[in-house]
Amino acid sequence: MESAEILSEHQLKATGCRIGILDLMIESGNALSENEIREKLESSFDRTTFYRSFKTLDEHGIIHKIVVDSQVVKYELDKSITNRKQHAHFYCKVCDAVQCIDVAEIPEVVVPKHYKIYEVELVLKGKCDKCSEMKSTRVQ
Amino acid sequence: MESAEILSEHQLKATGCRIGILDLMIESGNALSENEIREKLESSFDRTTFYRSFKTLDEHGIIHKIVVDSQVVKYELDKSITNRKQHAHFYCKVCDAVQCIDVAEIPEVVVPKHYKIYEVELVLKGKCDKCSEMKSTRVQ
DNA sequence: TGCTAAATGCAACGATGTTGCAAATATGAT
DNA sequence: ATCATATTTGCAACATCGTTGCATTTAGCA
Repeated sequence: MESAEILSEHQLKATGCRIGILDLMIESGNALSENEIREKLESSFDRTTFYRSFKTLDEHGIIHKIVVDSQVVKYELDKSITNRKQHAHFYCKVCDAVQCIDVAEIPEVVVPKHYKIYEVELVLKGKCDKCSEMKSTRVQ
Repeated sequence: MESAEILSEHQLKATGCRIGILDLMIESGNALSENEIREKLESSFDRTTFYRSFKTLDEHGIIHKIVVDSQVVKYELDKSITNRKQHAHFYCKVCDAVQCIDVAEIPEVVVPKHYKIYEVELVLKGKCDKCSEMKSTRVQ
């Protein structure tokens, strides 16, 4: 699906920043940080604009915010666009990359009465294959 | 178990800040943010000192950092001290509180070869019972 | 009591994220 | 194609989180 199409389906204006973000995400297939997106995008936008775009896209369920650490936040496309199943996120503490990991099932969590769950996030933190090879690298 | 005892077991100096953090955590039984801890503690310490204490305690496995959002970070005592089982964390988007929720099981996640997992964090985001009562409150 | 390694306070800094307001722009109606 | 307008953007300023370097203080041991 094309970026402009996704936006119009949600009655959102097809602005340069939104198109750029979505194009990049579709192309990359990975969760990306604001920083990574800003660096890779040819056209430049103010940081404020990026954050507002993320918020809008998130509110419409087009993208999701993945918080792996207080200073490590990534965004990824919704499953409906990528055709992925429910999955966990693996965060490599060495190279900072976030990867989607298929899981048999995200457990059904029973919360006390009157509690409402809007999001369930399963984050795995460790060392990816490439960084595991480099024996010397220490993880906090 | 007493704070000083916990620290000495790990060969850590019993400093005012560390004692204060642990005492407060043991007493409260809840995950607390740096801000909450600083406000509740009678003696005052520099923010740097808190962050350095958290880091040290975390590295020794005495406490754990729970990141629910980029600007919402809490710390909680290790299970070995609280005698709790493995659990998920419920984050109320309205009142910002973090609660431990028992889960049947955190799923065994199969990661690709050579990947190493150090931490598994299951975070549920929603509205707690008290905040659910207040119908008017909107969640982003 | 005194030594010393470790912990603290302070100042400065970097990154993430937000808000208010004026200028620019996407889009639907003409 | 042009216009009107609600929306989006850029800029400046700000808040919070978290880190680093360095001088001072302190916990714990001899």
